[in-house]
Amino acid sequence: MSDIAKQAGISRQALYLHFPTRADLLIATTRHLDEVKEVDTRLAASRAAGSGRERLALFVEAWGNYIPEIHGVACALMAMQDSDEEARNAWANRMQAVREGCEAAVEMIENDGLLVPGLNRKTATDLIWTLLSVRNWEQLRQDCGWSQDDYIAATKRLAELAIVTPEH
Amino acid sequence: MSDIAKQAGISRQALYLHFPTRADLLIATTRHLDEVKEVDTRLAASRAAGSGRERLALFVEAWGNYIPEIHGVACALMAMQDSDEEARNAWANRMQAVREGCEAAVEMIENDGLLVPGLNRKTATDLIWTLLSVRNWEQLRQDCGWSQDDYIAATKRLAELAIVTPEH
DNA sequence: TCCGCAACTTGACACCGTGTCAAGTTGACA
DNA sequence: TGTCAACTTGACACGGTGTCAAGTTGCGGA
Repeated sequence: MSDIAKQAGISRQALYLHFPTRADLLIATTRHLDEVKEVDTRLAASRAAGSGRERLALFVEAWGNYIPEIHGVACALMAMQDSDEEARNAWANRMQAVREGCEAAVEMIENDGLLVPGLNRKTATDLIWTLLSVRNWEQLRQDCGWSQDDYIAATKRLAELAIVTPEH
Repeated sequence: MSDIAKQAGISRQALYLHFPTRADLLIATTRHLDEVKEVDTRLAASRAAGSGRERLALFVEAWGNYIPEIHGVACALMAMQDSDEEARNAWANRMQAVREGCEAAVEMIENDGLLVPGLNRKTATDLIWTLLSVRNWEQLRQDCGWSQDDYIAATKRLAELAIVTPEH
C-alpha cells in the first residue's frame, strides 16, 4: 500500500480513503482493467462461432490472450486468497465467468454431437476450465519459457483433444 | 510458528532452535514426508514399465496419488514462494524431480516412435509436467469436487492424448 | 557427587505491513 | 467569507517473523 501510494503521488492515508483495504484496491483494479481492456468484447467474439469446435477455439484464444493483461493483479489477488475472504470471493467470481464461457462452448459441442463419450457437460467444462487456468499459463509461459503463440496453440489443441470426438 | 510450537508442546523459541526460519521448517517437513511416504519407491514403480505409454500411465498414477499426501505442506510452501527465495528454490527442486519423471516417460515414448508429430522432447515434457501440477490437482479435486480416482483417470487420459500418437 | 553442557524456558524487543485515528491544511465553490 | 471534501502528517494497535539475553533442567562423564 505504501509503494502504491508513493507511485500514485498521494499519501498512504489518501489511498485508504479511496480503498479501505488492500483487497478492495485489487478488486477495483481488476474491474477497471476489465473495462479498459474490454474483456466483454473479447470474450463475446467466441459467441458468434458457427460450431462448437470453433467456439471452443475462439474462447481459448480470447481468454488465453487476456491472461497476460491481467496477470499482475491476478497474481496479487491469488496470493491473498487464503488470508482474505473478500479476495477469495472476488477471484472466484471472475473464474466463474470464465467457467461459463467454457460451459457455453461445451454445450455447443454437445449439441453438435461431438462431446467425447464418457464425459458429461460438467466434467468437460471442469477439464477445459482447469486447462485454461492462470496457473497453467504461468507455468508454460514463465517456468517453461513458452511464447504466447505456442501457449495458445498447445492449449487449443489440448482443449479440443480433451472433449471433442475426433472425426473418425 | 506459534501454533506449530503449541501443537508440538514446546516453546516458540525451541522451535526456532531447530528450524531457524519458517521456510527451513517447511522444507524439512517435505523432506521428512518424502521419507515417511517413500516417494522414491512410489515413483520408481513407473521405471519398470515395458513401454513408454505404460510408463507415462504409471508415473501419472504415482505422482497423482502422492499429491494429496503432501498437499498441506505444498500449500504452505507455495504460498511463501514470492516472499522467500529459499522456499522458492526448495519448491522448484521438488518440481524439477517430477519434471524428470515426466521427461523419462516422454523419452521412452519417443523411442517407441509414438511421440506426437510437432512435439519435441522438451515441449512434450512441459505439457505433461504442467498437466501434473499441484494446482491442477487442487482445481479438479477441490474446486470441481472430483474424486481422486476421477482425477487420476482424466489426467492419464489427457496425458496420453497430449503426447502419444493414437494407434493408426 | 558434582561439573558442564545441551536443550529448553520465559520474557523482552525490533521490524514490517495492514489498518485506524486525530488534528491540521488546502482549495474550490456557494 | 464560510464550508466542505480531499488530502496531509504523524501517531498508534495488532499480528507475525525473527532475535537476544538470562535463567532452568536434566543427563552423562570425571
